[in-house]
Amino acid sequence: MSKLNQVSCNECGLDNICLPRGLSHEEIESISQIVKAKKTLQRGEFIYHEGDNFRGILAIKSGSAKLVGADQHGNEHILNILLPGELLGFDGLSTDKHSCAAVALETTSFCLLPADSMDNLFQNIPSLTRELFRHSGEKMLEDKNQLILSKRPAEERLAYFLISLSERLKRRGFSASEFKLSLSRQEIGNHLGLALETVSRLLKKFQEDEMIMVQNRFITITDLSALKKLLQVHESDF
Amino acid sequence: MSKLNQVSCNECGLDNICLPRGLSHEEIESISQIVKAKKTLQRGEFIYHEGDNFRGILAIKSGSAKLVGADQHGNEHILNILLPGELLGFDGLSTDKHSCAAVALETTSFCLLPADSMDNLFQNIPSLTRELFRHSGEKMLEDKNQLILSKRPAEERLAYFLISLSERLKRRGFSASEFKLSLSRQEIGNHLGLALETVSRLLKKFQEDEMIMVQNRFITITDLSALKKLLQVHESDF
DNA sequence: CGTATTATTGACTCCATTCAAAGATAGTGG
DNA sequence: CCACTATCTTTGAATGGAGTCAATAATACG
Repeated sequence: MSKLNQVSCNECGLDNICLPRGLSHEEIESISQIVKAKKTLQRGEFIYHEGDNFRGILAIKSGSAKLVGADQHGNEHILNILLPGELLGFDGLSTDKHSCAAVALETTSFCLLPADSMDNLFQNIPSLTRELFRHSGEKMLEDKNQLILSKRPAEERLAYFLISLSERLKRRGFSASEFKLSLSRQEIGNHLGLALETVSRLLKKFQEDEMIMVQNRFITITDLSALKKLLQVHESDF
Repeated sequence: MSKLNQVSCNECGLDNICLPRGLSHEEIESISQIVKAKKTLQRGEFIYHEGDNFRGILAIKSGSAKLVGADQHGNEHILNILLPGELLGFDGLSTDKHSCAAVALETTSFCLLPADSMDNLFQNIPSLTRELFRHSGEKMLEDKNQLILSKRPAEERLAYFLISLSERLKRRGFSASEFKLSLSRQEIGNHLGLALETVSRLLKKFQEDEMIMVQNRFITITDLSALKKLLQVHESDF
């Protein structure tokens, strides 16, 4: 636990989004002693691989990452996109082995709450435990939404993806209306369960309908409410 | 905390599946003091509604239940099926309000680990905290698998559903090869993102291919390995 | 500047849905 | 015990949304 790779959570701009959200100053002090900064990774580098031993919960400090799981056929599925202040590593909680891989989507730095310190923290900072459960509850909510979304038509899936990305970026102090996708059409399609051609066609359609402007991987949302309407119109099934 | 509605976890046959899994005798004693038995519900009755305040983590003691979430259109989606020994209520962890409903699929009884005792337990029984995280990690794994599955063709989804049900029942001491679905075709379809007609057709097809026998809601798996092959054959996409 | 990767666009195909109608099952009361 | 109704299930035929295949265009990269 050298001084060198420590970070101070109270000096981090993400303190109100990330792990220490909701903790007192003293509590943040305590976890600052334990949270380690990890080195920065480049696009394509692995934060952890599937099968790696669980080493703790990680937090994205800057950049972004994707969680990638493999199915029985060996196909890869992008399960989640992670933005600054978001936690990852929960997939290692149940078996102590990671069940999916985490890969940097761009130059990305992150912090680590080591697994071996967790029992200790549980006893000393119950509010941290609550916070961790809250984060894991949030992950489950996201999964729930994705699951519901996976039954909806392509248009809605892509619209939801853009809206949710926009909102999450906004909460982190980035522009909600203009952003660069760190994913290829292929990757977006994979994540949403669509063919890359479908993603391309829909982005064009959204642009023709004047809801967004697309220039390569740069997206400008020009009519957010129209985009949101796509999620609310239509009646149907069950 | 009256004596009347307490249950003893060490006398429960589910001790090695449910919450106390992995705890010492003394620890199980401690949580037995706190876990409450709740009254039995009939098919269709709600364990909790969407929007209800989070009251704690629940465990199915006998029977089964479904988690039901609503989307923006007001359509309902069956997110999960819960069998004896499985925990539910995690959807209330992040916001203290349940984000989906839990409904009994048959006559069902369950236990409650009250929310207001949790901070206390975190400090006194760190291994329980770990166990809870482990359970919540398992939930996330299941969600992950469902998410991956949602991108696969209808046949695979239904095959996986039957296999996973069979395996889970087996672990709980029920027959792995013969069971009664507590869900209608409609509900199975809803859960898997398929039309009820598709479910009906596929069950027939599986029967014609001599992998299962269907009689109404009674299923007999006659060739498990053939069923499993459906999940492994085919190459393709990403 | 040339090569590799990524994105667009069109034509065709197919899996699963929808619509529709008939058949089976379970539950209820006479 | 049987008739009656409501619900659930099966089956067929037609439609359509998204995938696949294929070829071209644009962009990034060394």
